[in-house]
Amino acid sequence: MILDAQPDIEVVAAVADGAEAVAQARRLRPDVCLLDIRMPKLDGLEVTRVLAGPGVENPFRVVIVTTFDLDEYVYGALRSGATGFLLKDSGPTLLIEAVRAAAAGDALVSPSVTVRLLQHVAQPRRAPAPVNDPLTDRELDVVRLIARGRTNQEVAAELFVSLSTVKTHLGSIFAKLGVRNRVEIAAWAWESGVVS
Amino acid sequence: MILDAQPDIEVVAAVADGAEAVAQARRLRPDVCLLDIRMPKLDGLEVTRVLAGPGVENPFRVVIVTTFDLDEYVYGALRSGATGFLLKDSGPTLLIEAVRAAAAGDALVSPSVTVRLLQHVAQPRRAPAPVNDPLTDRELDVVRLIARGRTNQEVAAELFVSLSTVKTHLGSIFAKLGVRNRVEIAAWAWESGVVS
DNA sequence: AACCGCATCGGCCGAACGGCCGATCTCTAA
DNA sequence: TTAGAGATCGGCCGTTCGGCCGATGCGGTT
Repeated sequence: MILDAQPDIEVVAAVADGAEAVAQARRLRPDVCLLDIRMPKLDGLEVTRVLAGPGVENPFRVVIVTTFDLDEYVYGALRSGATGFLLKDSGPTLLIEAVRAAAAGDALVSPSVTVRLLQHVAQPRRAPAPVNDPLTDRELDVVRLIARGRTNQEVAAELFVSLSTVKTHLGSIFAKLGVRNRVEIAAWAWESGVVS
Repeated sequence: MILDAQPDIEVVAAVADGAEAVAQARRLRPDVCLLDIRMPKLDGLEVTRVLAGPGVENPFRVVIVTTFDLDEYVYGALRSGATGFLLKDSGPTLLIEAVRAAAAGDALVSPSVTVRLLQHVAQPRRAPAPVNDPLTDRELDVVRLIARGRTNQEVAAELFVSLSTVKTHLGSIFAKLGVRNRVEIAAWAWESGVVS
């Protein structure tokens, strides 16, 4: 009712379970599919994988609507190919905006879920960081290349410096991070978000 | 005007530059601060770091509003402590919802920005996976330890096998993943989610 | 019984790595 | 002006890595 009241939105079908959702979606080819996580026969995440998962040629735009905001559902849904994740307490405004966003190829996620996503995305500042002794910009350059699997020779070539310089920087990095080999540098880089 | 028309929102100040934004925010202690990226004197990201950056004791809720949706601005803003990121073409509805979400401690990000964030967050499934030749369980054991920075000797000790066995497994892993050194194994492990 | 994938082990060797020493140059701050 | 931090470079040396050969045993499948 909420959606159908919008002039730019038309509800073309409403189904009772996941299997029917897949069937009707393929028949009607709607611009957007609204799915609940909890559905009979086929799970909402399963349906998402079928309709929009990796490897699907003409993926549907899927918005997950659910009352459960557990992290495992969120990540599972987004990994399955969902372009939206709404909690049922989000109110009609966000529901409408989520559908419009999905139709445009964008994604709207519930604010209470987004705030947790951002903690994992943009705030990877963590404990093993060199709090007492931060890395210099140049050392970070070396870290980023090391973390991608470059050898010292390749790092030297890409930074236009000599092999000795790279090894010197590496020594400083080892001391500052308190690690013993380049793979631990890579692990630190991935954990702290220096590379992604 | 848009915000003040809402019954649950009151605009308490409007400033002309970043320095004034910091001063007024500290004086009025608003529930939410709306900041533009482009501001005289103090950059919007600078203001965000001062008001909501890591290490601030009573952080403000900051929503960035801008016309520029470059990735560097988005990540910079969110890393600086912003709890929202809106493009100016988002329409009044999302602006209002973003303020409400920020006041509640949540975060609303423009759908067109969110869709790019999700690609980096929830889609770490990537090409270099061994599609044609999956790793065995034992090889995955080795991969996990290597990715954490263990030397071959340490891997051997933790798996109760000899150094030769570890090196043999490593050879297989190199061939299957198509990589040339252990750091690339670590990078693959972090990207594909084998370790986290 | 024969085959094959997997795990296990050994030896050899060149290349890469990492530690340790010292050195010069530039820029900034005291 | 002096002191310090950062970036740059070189040499030496022991350890680790990674490639390449081979080998054994074990559990499945044909």
